[in-house]
Amino acid sequence: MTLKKKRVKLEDIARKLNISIATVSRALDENPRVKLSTREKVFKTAKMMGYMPNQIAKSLSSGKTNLIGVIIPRYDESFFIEVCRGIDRYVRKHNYKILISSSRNSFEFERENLISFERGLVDGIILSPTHETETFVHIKSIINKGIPVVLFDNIREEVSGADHVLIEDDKASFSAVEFLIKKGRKRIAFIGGIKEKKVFQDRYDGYKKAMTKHNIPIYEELILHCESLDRENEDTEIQDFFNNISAIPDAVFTCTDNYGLLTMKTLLKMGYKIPEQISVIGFGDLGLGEIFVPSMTCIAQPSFEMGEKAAELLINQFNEPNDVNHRKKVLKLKTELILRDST
Amino acid sequence: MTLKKKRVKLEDIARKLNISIATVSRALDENPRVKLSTREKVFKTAKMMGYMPNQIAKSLSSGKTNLIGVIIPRYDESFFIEVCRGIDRYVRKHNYKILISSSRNSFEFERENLISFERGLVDGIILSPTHETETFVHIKSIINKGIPVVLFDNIREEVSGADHVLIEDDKASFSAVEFLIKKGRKRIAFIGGIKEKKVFQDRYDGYKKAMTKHNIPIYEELILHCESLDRENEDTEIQDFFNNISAIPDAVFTCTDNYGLLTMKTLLKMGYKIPEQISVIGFGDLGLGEIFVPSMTCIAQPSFEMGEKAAELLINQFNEPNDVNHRKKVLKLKTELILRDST
DNA sequence: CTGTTAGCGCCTTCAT
DNA sequence: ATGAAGGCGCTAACAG
Repeated sequence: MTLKKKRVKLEDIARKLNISIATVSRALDENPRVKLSTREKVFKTAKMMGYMPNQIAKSLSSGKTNLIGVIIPRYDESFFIEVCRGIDRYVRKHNYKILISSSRNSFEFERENLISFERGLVDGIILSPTHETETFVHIKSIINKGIPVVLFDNIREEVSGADHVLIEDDKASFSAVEFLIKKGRKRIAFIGGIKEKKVFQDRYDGYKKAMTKHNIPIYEELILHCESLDRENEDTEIQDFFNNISAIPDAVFTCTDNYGLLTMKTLLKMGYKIPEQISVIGFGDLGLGEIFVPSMTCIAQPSFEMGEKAAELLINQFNEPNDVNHRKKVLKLKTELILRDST
Repeated sequence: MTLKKKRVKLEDIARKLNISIATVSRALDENPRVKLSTREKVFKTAKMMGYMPNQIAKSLSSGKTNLIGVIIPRYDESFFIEVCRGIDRYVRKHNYKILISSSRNSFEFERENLISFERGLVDGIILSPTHETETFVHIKSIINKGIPVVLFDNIREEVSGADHVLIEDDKASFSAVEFLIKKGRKRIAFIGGIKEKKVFQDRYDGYKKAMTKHNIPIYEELILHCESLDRENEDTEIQDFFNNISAIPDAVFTCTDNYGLLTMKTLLKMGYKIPEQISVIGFGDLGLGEIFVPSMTCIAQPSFEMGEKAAELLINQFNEPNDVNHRKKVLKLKTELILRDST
């Protein structure tokens, strides 16, 4: 009963039916060149015997695995999960599955993951570079092997040699900060992430441009570049920041939803009123901002769509005859300022 | 330059070195039966030629893919992502990767995913059944094919035929509700999820037991079983619930962090003070509860650990000589009530 | 319409 | 210490 049954294969069906393996294979493929009656017999027998095709054998033979590798900096950031959902949704329609790996914000791990995908397990790769990633050679090496690659988010110049999809971080933050200014705020703080990360640099640039355009001085004291790579330390960093500030700002522009929420929490605990005394804006709009009281004004980033688009670019590469004529494609997605109670 | 180079394989190395494929294979395996000098030559040449082993060929030949399939009801629930992180962390040490699929809360999709894993792509499967899953046959069928399976969370009797890991939902909620009672609360509301889901049934049982034990009447009006399977509708359902209640409760026990947060948001907006007038408890403790103001008291569920343990059970099955002697193993993990400002 | 044959790239006896 | 050969399960080109 609990006998370890051997998997049934094409050969077994062929033998039972006294026909060749090739015919069985073709029949199961619904190849019209096989007589209908034979096809039916084969289907029936296959079902009866509990036949399941061997994906690995198929892949080896066909040269396709129908797997797509996805490398993200971390699992525990809703943004990346949303992107993965988008990718998954899109590629599933084309009969692909995704294999997700985390680079844990480390360039070394990113390289390792890439290499492990180089072993023929995946037909293509979608990657979001870490803040440490300053070179394109590891990616280029993959592309040279004929494996399609698409990048998303956090693409710095040096890494921009492949198809990629992103948002215009500088413009998004510019308009958010300008919105604060037009609301009459002047002492606007900026909270970003690690300086090395391109998206944070761009968001900082947008902040500076908006301030400069409106002739508002930028005070070092009001700038925080969080260095933490995990939740708990972010919290501490932000609390310390506000505790050490000489005069509280009248608005805070933050570069992630989490920074925004932690900022609101800290300020509320310090006794300030939001938005009466201080406005706060987050970045991402991944659900939490809406629940918080007061709900948080956010720059909404189309994460799910970013995944879908990245997947689309990849699938398109699959269908291109050869890479020689491949022109790099860059997709810039729209962001939107969602107004809520925190401003 | 952008020539589509063919992948280099063992044969290429063998030819270049004028030795056999077998020797190359063994050399790269660091097989001591190969002369050291040969081994070195092979390594050098392999590196020089940019050799990368073909994972698929390896898998076909060895019968192992080193892939583990994971099926979760949804991607956008931190709990499942945390479990996946735990699984990933554990299996990575044993040189496995995970392939995550979502059943989107549908039994049909769960079955489909299972079947697609049955095609030899994965060496084992970790699955969290949907609320719709009332049968074990689809899982049993996988097990019968010799593919190890481990389940986690939401295991009802009918589905409990495989190794699994869970928490004692009833006890956890019992103690949380009893805690509220001991704090002097009497009019305690319950907010759970779809009735069909075992974990919610158990959490409801715990609530009822605690109330009964302390002779507190249970009012239907104070009970809500949310039916929504996505965020937005949950919000509406909970708002409606409180808007239609005749007399507001003095405490609310909720079955997920999200329900808890939405409850707090709704109550705060209605003008109630938390915890002065109403206490709120969440379930999960996945980070948001700590940020909210007031911070939320939660039952902490060891999600990450649940993943690690599930992975461990699976890897152990790999190492067992045969399944005939396999005794089903059940792991019950500890929960903890984390006290914060909402109670 | 069906069968034969030759791979896909690697591993693994069995020889030598 | 190395080579030759068969096999993993399936696909596809070529015959008939």
